[in-house]
Amino acid sequence: MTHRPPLGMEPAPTIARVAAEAGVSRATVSRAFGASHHLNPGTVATVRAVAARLGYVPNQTARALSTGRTGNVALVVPDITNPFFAALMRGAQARAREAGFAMFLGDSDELPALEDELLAKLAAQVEGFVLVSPRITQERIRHHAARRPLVLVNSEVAGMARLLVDTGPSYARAVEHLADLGHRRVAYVSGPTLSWSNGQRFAAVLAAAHKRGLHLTLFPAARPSFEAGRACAEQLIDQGVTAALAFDDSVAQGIVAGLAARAVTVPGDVSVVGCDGVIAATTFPALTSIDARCTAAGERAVDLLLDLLRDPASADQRITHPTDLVVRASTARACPLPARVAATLPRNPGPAASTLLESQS
Amino acid sequence: MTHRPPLGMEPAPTIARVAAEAGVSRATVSRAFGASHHLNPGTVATVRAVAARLGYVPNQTARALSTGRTGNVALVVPDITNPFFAALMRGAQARAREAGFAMFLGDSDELPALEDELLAKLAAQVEGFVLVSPRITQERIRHHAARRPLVLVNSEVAGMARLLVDTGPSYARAVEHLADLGHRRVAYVSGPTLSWSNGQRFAAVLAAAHKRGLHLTLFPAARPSFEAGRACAEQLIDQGVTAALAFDDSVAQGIVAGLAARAVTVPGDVSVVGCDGVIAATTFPALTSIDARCTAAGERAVDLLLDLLRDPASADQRITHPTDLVVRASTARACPLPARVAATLPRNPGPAASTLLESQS
DNA sequence: TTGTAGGCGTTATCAA
DNA sequence: TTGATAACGCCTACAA
Repeated sequence: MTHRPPLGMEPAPTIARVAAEAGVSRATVSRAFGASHHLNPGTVATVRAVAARLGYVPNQTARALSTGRTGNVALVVPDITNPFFAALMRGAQARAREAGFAMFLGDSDELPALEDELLAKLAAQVEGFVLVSPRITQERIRHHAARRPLVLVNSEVAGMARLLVDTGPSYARAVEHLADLGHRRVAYVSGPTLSWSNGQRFAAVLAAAHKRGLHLTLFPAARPSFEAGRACAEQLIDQGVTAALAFDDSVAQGIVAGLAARAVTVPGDVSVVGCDGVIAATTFPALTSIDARCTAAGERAVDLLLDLLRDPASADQRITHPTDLVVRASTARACPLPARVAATLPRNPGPAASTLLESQS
Repeated sequence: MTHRPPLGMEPAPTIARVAAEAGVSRATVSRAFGASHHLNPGTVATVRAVAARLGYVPNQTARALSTGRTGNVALVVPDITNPFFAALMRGAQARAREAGFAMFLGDSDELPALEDELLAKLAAQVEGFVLVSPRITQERIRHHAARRPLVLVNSEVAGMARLLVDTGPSYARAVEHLADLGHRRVAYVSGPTLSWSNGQRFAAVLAAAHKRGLHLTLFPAARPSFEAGRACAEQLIDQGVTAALAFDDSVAQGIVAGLAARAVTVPGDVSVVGCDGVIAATTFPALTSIDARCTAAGERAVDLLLDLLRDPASADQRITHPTDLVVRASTARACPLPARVAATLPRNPGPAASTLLESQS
């Protein structure tokens, strides 16, 4: 075939060249660079010297093809620009680098088909995957995991290595926090309906609201974004809600902006709680938010993958990653509703009554 | 040898498997995925269908060994969590994928040594680099560019392919905008002192301020961050500045927060201008900001690299990427200074007078 | 238009 | 301790 080298470029010296020059076999040269265990130290030195003179460097690609070890891992996320994922990536890539691995990045743009494609294409080039908040089915996840070690983040698939950012307890605490401040009508503005994270968060909010007898309204938001948050501000007001728990900080910020546009202030008129903790401290007002310690989560996920690479039997690990509620400036004591608004609302259940859940389209 | 697959992992289907299943030769399968020029369209369809059913994807590593082309590119940035870089990455990775390239990600954490190391290690596995806002020396950049095609973003190195996000004119317009609003004492809160971006922005602000006879104060901020912005809020107030131009939106947001903490409102008391445009619309108040159209910049950078891959002679391209000033809610008419403050300040030069530049540590 | 066959550079098995 | 040799999975010149 001889279809290379790209015109005028000298081809890099190969192992054969070094072997010839040093008067040994290719196998010996190979061993001089890899497992030099059973090699005569003198031979190693000779070979290394010749290699250095020729400027020989082992070809990573060929090595990978032969050994299956590429020194690469891949991180696949639904949206790089989401601060939560960005922070997670940062931790992941730092840890991977420390361990000597280079990292591929795949952005699936929230598209299951794209996610699937990325996983398939990358499989041959990586030793393992960290798949964050997958949008593909469990079946597909299993399919990919059968080919390469794979660590899930925020997805609950029995029998697989998974890191679950445990925001449930913190959301419960957030509800307590709001109840303590006197809020009786609260809302949960959801994220991707099918995602594990959203399920966990909503369940926690629902349970806690029930426990405290709060009136809870559910607002769906297909894609967690500033826009989605802003879009539901009006309904929030119409529903006479005095506090909103958002799926994440972006949504929360959208809510704040949407309310502001209608002259409703935070936290004066309405309290807002976010989640992630990446941008929460940098917004105005600073958001009361659940700190997911994203960077640490990224590191931990890669640690899990490294374990899996060493010992494939260590799959089926379920690691929960604790989170904290951080109270900042977007939550405050409930503001009594103007009488004219209150009159039009469903009756507020007493403290011991059960939660009334309403869904808004 | 048969030294793979790593225990219990299912091997991926190979070209041979597809060939057998489709009743054609391996060469035909190969052609169906590569140069299908001289292939019967029906054959191509059949092969592709079988491949899809089997979940076959060409093995990039093997392909690379044979062709010398890895199908990989690398993107190296100083900080993934910076929204500007995140958005740029998104565009870059999308475009790379469309062109059939997988993308490595390197986060140098603003550390020149790390950046250097990433470039060196990745070189063997990629066909080219996009290096964003490098922190290494020109000499080192040239060194790496000699090994692999390399496109620079926001770095001006003669003779190399580079994409320059041209914020200068927009900063000038921002100064005009502020001057038109009656501001006389303005500040520039800088980013990484040695970065090309910062140099360009500062130069533009300085020139425009001079032209309009504004009093300009320079505030350094080593790392562009919310914290850096907040940290200089107090000095901003002390200096009696009525408007601040920040290096980017994060710094701008920090300034807003720092001022708010001292009961100075934006834009009531002080106007603030940011840059990047990623988060500007989602802050409160929405930032008047320079929209760098980051995602498009990322796409353009990869396009440049693809050009370079096709035609190595096309280096030394200097592409400028236009930006826009977007006026939102963080700038307003200048507020007259309280007399007691004004009295303590350096005399305000008249419209025709030259700019007085002060530097604050 | 399709098949055959040899090679890309390395590592691992087996024998020496 | 070292050498010969067969893969790894794919691509492409050449033959058909």
